[in-house]
Amino acid sequence: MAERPNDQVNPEGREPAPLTIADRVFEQVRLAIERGEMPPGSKISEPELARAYGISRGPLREAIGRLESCGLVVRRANVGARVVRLSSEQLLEIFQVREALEGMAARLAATRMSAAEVAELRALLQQHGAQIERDEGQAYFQKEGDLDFHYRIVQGSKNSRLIELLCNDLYHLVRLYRYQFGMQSRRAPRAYGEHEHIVDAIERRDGELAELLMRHHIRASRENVERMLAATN
Amino acid sequence: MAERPNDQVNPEGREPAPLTIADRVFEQVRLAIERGEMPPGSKISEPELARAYGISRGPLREAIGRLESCGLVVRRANVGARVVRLSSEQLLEIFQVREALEGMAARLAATRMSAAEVAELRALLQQHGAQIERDEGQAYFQKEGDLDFHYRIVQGSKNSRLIELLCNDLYHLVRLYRYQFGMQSRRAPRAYGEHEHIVDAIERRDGELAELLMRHHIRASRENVERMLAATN
DNA sequence: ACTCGGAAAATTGTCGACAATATAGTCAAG
DNA sequence: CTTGACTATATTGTCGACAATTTTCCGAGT
Repeated sequence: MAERPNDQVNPEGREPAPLTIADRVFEQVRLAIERGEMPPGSKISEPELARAYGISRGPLREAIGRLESCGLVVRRANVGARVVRLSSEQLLEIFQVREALEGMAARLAATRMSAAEVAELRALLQQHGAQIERDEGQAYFQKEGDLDFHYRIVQGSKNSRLIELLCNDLYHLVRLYRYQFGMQSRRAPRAYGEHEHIVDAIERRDGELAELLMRHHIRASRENVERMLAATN
Repeated sequence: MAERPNDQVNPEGREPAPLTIADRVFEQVRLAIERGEMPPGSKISEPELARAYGISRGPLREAIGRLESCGLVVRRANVGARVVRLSSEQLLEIFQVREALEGMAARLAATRMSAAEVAELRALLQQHGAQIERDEGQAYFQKEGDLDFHYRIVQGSKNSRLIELLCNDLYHLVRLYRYQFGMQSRRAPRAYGEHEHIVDAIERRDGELAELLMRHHIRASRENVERMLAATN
């Protein structure tokens, strides 16, 4: 037994964190939920899903548990799990939490992002601007782009707990609601302008202003959603 | 089989949520960790703990999974779980998240707490004040009282997601750090004064001010911790 | 026809055993 | 004595089966 061909040590010092079955199926089910393939309120049958993915119920239950802690799934003992159905109140609650957390993220990002990161952020923003001009009305992809923008700023905060809370939990819910409520807003151009101001503040290293602008931005987005909810209901 | 004596339907419409084994052992292990009985960094052996609680590894693994999503435990695949050991950076990160979230909570509480709730909050505060005067220097219990105070305000926000994030996740970590770093501060009287101002603002229904004061309060607490960390290291 | 009660089916919670991986220990080579 | 590879042990991940609970279905009674 001389060489071991498949034993490559990856160049980075960090191990790739060996993927367990639960990890894989967690990601798969999460994507299925966010894409709307498992509609909100639908029941999650353990035996059925286990057969579908060709695994046992053990790892599946662990995956469901993690989905629950993300807020994508609600579970009751001895009854089962269902894909979360966000009430309008819960949706507005999420916006309030986002306002607080992302405001702080913007404040921190203003002092902690490197010049290179700020440059990348601005490049991303310009790309979005071009996309808006092209797409004009149906700024559908811009919505995912919007989350990209927020994602970068959160990363720029360099606060791991903040990053985890927003990117691993809340943003999943935000994506889900976009499928559940399926709203494309006419707000894209205005949001784009707000994004520009936020990057300006970050570039000037003005954390106070960056937080203020980010909070206004998210509040405006919330009020927009509020209006659309009031219109349909 | 006429009557069913043990089948009392509880007066409230809500079922008591039947407790599963995983629920129970989750609470037990959580308490053990927060009390320092399982010191930070110590390994969590599944077979050992399972024997200790007289249960199988199945529910235990679910409990550990939930502890992980609380941040009380860190887990690596194929290696196992350990009680989290908070670095000073992580501790300061938690304070930043608290500043953002509890600031928002105070803002909301100012407009959403009932008059009765505000009165209760003030009563609790007076009780703390009396306790401080009695205990004088070693305001140890005041620390738990401090968390009680914050707890109430968070509840007063009536934002279920905010409540869950703070009361079910972050506060557990805060309690843990108090055991890990075991600091009793001389800051109690000053903190008490800040609490008073916060209640005043809430009573006046001034959400803007309540948020500002709460954020200053938490930032002061963070800076205090920062100094003590710098002193010991 | 509707409601209430009870049996049957299905689903979730729990358990013990096996497989895969990581850690500890041992021995030989330098 | 240290270093390295190999073996042995222990731990984690996964599986299938059983127990407990819930839901469904069906029939009797009013």
